This record gives sequence, structure tokens and C-alpha cells, in this order.
Amino acid sequence: MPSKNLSVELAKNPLFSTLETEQRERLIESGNPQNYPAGQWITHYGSSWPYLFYVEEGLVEALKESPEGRSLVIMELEKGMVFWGIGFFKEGVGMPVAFIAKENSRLLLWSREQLLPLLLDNGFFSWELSKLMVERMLRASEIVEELAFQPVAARLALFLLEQFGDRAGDTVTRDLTLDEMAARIGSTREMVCRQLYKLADKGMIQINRTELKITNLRSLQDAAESWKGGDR
Amino acid sequence: MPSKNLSVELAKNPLFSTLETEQRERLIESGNPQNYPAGQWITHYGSSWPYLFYVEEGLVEALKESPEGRSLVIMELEKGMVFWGIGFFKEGVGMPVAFIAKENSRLLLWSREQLLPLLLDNGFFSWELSKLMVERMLRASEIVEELAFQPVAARLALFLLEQFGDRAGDTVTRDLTLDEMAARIGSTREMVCRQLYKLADKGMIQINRTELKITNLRSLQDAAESWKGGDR
DNA sequence: TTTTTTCCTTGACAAAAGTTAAGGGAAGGC
DNA sequence: GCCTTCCCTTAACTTTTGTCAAGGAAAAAA
Repeated sequence: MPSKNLSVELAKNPLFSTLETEQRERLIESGNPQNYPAGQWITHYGSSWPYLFYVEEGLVEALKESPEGRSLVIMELEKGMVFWGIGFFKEGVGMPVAFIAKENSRLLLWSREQLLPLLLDNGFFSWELSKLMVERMLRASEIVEELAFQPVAARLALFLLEQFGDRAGDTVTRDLTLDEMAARIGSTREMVCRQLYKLADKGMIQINRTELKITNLRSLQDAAESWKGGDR
Repeated sequence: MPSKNLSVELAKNPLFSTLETEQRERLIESGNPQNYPAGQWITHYGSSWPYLFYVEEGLVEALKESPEGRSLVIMELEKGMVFWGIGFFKEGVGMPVAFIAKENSRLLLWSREQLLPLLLDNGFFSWELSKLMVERMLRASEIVEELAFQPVAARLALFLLEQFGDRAGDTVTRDLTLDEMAARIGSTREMVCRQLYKLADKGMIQINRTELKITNLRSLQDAAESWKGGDR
């Protein structure tokens, strides 16, 4: 039986908050809880995967991989977030991203068959799902824009701002490897390393092997957008 | 009053085919028909635009533009297709793409207020809309993948296949300018020109100032995916 | 503590992509 | 037919990005 706690957690999500408490608890009952140890693939690129899921615990990454071995992290799904496989909506279509558990994670899955009655019946639930889909689309749109128009340096600056912008001035530990950063901005380890030190040369950040500090938030922000203004 | 004809046309769209004939005709009545001459902006990047629309006639392009003046065509909306502005789903969010009429076009627009009652009430309609959203997401995903992992040459080959693949062997007129092609693959005019002649050098296509012929479909297909196999 | 392993850092180099500039063909207007 | 205007095409060059290779620091394992 579902813990009262989980129901409360679910209720914080805009999607599930459209449901009555009792309905939500029934939904939890019907869901399929799955545990994934850190590092495990939840589903692979190209596979059919007809589920919608809620991240009960842990951290899941959605990523693309090229045949040549490069990868691009599309988004991170934290506790409380909802996502889905394409198969949930359309049969016979392969996943455009893979999901992998970055930490020990617990997901609550629903198949289309399980959820479709609710979706057809509850307009508010459907509407919230649509809004969620739009958010994901906006994220994809952002990625397209950056890849198409921004050079690596700007994408890196942007990434630093997203990641550490709120701790500007503080010395933070570099908790991501160069490869991980590269996968987030669509580049390579070496490129990221060089660009980091270039930003340091310009006084925007301070950096050493293990730590990093944003020393000039403003100029880092400038670098993140209209890169063309800057020099080499 | 809506022409019988339009109702019949609408019925061919999976979204509107979920409705009863009478309901559909009422929807047509309530919609806001708008004409846009070729070349006119329908909405700009970043603006709020809270409509869902059906392309009654003409051709609409969804595109992104960089501050530096480059542009990227995300998709073409032909007669019979449906799309929307973000504002339809979420208030206060600007458009991630602009819409422009490429030909004289006639759209049928609905605001959120007009359509929401229907969406909340009719689960099948909502579900079809969700499926449509997923299709758009898949397209975005494809673009991300290509930009992140494929070099210009492969993206161009891919574009040629999409555009002319079904007429392989035929001599077709180049109806897009180099700039237009560049905007479709995310590159520049000169780059496209060079790459076209490189494909010609390799015998995949024949090309002159005004026409083009795919002479070796197979090798063009190879070029489009695992580019790494190829040489210079 | 020692040994491995992992990861960061750099330089040298190669490849890809973009920019500038110049010249010429094609189509449409006069 | 002539003149614009709009494109296409190319070459030369610059900038950006990626790859390879080597060395060294830090962290984990033994």
C-alpha cells in the first residue's frame, strides 16, 4: 500500500495535483515502482518504452549518444519530476534519448493502458500534461538554439551560470568531470578544459584542478549571450 | 458560415477528426480566420502568442534567428497542419520560434480561451493534441541530434534526401536558394555551395547552377548517416 | 603506504566551418 | 536588347573545433 508520504509528495507535482486525494492514491497503487542502481540504464536510445514516470527518489539523466561515442545530456530529472517515453504516446517509435540512473533511483511507472483512461476522462490532468510537454519542448528548443548559434565558449559560460551562477563569488568544488561538462554543452573534454582556462585568463572565473569560483558574474553573463562582442 | 469544404478538410486532420461533424463546424465558426500575404511575419521570436492554428491554405515556416543574422528553419507547415504558440499553453512565455508566411496563407486561429473548454471536456481531442506535441518534440530531437553529432556535409546529404530522395535519378530544379538551404541545415551559403560540389565530385549528385540530380542514392544515404566512414 | 586508476592539463596538429572578396550567370524590368 | 538585381561559385584566409599524445595530480584501491 502506498505510503501517505508518497501521496503528499505527488500532490506537489502540478500534474498529480489535479487529482483528488483518493484518486491519486489509487493511481499510486496502480503504478509500477522500479528501482535502478546508480549507473543503470533505464531505457536505451531507439527502444520502445511506453511509460510515463515519476521520479520518487534519485536522479535520472536523459541523454543522446552518437555512434562515435560522444554524448549529449538533454536534461536531468530530479526527485519529483515527471517524464515519459515516446512509446507512451505513439507505438512503434523508438526513444530519441536514453534514460540512465545517475544515483540510486526509484521511479513510479505507468503504462499507457493504465493511464489512458484517466487522461481521456480528466481534462485537467491532460491539460497539465500538455503544459509539461510544452516545457520539455522549450528545453529542446533552447538546446537547438545554443547548438546552432552559440560557439562552445558561450555554451560553456551559459552552463557555468546555470550550474554555479547562484553561488557567484563562492569557491565551489568542481563536482562534474570535464567529460560530463562536455556532454552537457556538446563538445569535448579538452575543449572544455581549454575554454575554462580562457575564461580564467579573462578574469571571469578562477579555477584550479578541483575548485572554481565565479569572480565576475557580469562579464560571464555577457560572454554567455552576445559572444561576438568579445575578442579571443 | 464555414464552407462544407473546410469542414471536410479539417476532418482529415487526426486532431479534428476526433470531433463530431456538428462540433467541428461549430469550432470552425468560432475560429478566427486570418490571411497573411507571402513574406509576412505571423509572429516574432520572443513574443507572446496564445493561439493554436490550422493551416487552411498556403505555407508557413517556423524559424529561429540569431542576433547575428543567421537563421534556422525548424519546420514547414503545409496546408492541413496544426501548430501553436507557446502562449497557448503557458502565459508569459515568449515564442521560441517565429512564424512567417512563405506563400499567401490562410490560417484558422483559436485562442486558449476558445479551445480550453473543448480540451478539458474531450479527452480524445486532448490525447490527439498530445500526440501531435510528441511529433513536434521528435522533430526537435532530430534537429538536436544532427546539430550535435553530424557535420555540415552529412546534414546537407540528409536534407537532399528529404527534399529530393523520392526523385532520385530525375533532374530537378533547384528551387531553394543557397541561403535557404543553409538555413535548413544550420550553416552558411558558401558552405552549402562547396559541399554540394563536393558531393558532386564524389559522384553522388550532379549539379549545375539551376538543376540537380541524385545519381547515386545509396552512397548519398551512406553519407547522410555514418559520415565518419567517408574521406574528405 | 604504495600502487592503480582516474582525471586534469597542455601542446601540437588536423579537420571543419565560417568569412571576405571577387567575378560571373540568370532572370526580370525597362 | 540592355541594365539591374539577385544569386551562384570559387579561392584565399581565419577562426573554431576536435584529435592525439604525453605528463602529472588526485583519489581510490590494495
